[in-house]
Amino acid sequence: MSFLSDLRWRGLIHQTTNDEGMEAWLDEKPRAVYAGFDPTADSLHVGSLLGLIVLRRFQQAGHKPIAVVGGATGMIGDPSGKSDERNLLSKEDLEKNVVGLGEQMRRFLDFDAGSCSAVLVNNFDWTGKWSYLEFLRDIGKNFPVNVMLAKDSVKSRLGRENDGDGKSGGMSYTEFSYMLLQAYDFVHLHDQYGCELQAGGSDQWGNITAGIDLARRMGRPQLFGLTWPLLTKSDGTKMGKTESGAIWLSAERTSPYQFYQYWINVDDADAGGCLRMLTELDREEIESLDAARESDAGKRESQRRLAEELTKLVHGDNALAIAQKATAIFFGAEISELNDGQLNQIFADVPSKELPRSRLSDKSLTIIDALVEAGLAKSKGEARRTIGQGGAYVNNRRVEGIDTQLNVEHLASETVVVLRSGKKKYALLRFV
RNA sequence: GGGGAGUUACCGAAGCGGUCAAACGGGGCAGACUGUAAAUCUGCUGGCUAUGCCUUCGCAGGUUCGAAUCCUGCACUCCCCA
Repeated sequence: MSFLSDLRWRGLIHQTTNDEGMEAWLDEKPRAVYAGFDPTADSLHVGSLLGLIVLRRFQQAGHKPIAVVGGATGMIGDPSGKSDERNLLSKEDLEKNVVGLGEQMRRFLDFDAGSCSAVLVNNFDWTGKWSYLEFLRDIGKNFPVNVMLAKDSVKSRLGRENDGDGKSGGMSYTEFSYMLLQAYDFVHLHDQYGCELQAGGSDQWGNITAGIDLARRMGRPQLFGLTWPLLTKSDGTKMGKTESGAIWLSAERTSPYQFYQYWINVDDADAGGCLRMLTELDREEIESLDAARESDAGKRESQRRLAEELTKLVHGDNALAIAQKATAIFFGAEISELNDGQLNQIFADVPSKELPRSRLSDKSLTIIDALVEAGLAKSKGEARRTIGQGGAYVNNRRVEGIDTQLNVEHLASETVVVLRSGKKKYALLRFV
């Protein structure tokens, strides 16, 4: 199967500027492809995962990926798909964010692969040099306003009335100019790196075609564009969002365990699409997972593979192993043969309390006291009740006797005892 | 300004002299079940050095062997009349 038809099969192609010719065009020789990333935060999130994955696939197919971080365009704000005027980021924040994004991209793209090495550029580097007059004369001249007004991203905003708070509604001249900047990026990347293809989410179509038009007007050869569909769930909401916020790619913002759990919990109806679009599993394996989902949905083999593949890709083998171990533990596996470091990673989000180590040896610490100390019970009475009902666990082993004393035997690692009340309320006691 | 009703545990709401740590419902917690935890069902739901003791029914006093329950004063809330 050719590279492009594999992308099609995976559902990664929404629109292209040349449906008939693109396949042959890509097969003809290595091409440079670019996709842009918004530096609105110092980390990428699941929403931008797709862009990285598409670039990665292009690189694997022998093409040269160019990741553009929008240091300049981020200062303006892309109006595509937004209902309100954006808040502008300060230049310092943007610079910090650009650095952060670059770090993350190294996991996806190979920056040391000879002629198809990935390139990371910041469009501020070339856009920042323009003077306003030069820009108007050399670039703006090529943009007919009537064409700009016809773009969906503009049209939908112009229809909005100002709702009275003086901020939203309509669109500022600044945002209106956004597409000129992104369009020029394409021209610049063509001149600098021979980039001939721009890829983006389906909301980028207008910006991509604006770039192609600009290149033609400025006497460059025919350029190409391709979009992928936006990642949405079967219920129509965005993928990668939870009630508590976005799922990020940085371990500091979303722990590998939380990341893994997000994918484990993907709806059956969305699992197949995610496997195709986001993982590098081959067609045969994906189809057998489809079949398994039909016949034995309860095993959730698809979700497991999805979570595995993505956690490995984003956070690495080691983090995946810890996320899996954490999953087993959080769902009841007995805790043993772990050290302090591993336990700390697994229980990173769990409250803990330090107690003097002597309390383990002098028989002063009953399980009742321990539950209260750890904050798992508000009073001794509540602790007694929990134990009596069989809801108290030490290292995930159910506590049988109400008068159990904690001692060194109960340590799960060098210094930690893991307490649990009920199904999923954990707390750690550290004996130091 | 006058008249009436109320204030109970996390919330709502019974109780109107002893058997009241206080019915019932919600919530919460735990157990069983389950596909990661939904639904359902069951139990628990003031504290403690615990077959007992202590604190809690708006606040402060009083009556009584005994008060969430009766009396007095105070505070707050709601309703009606002006």
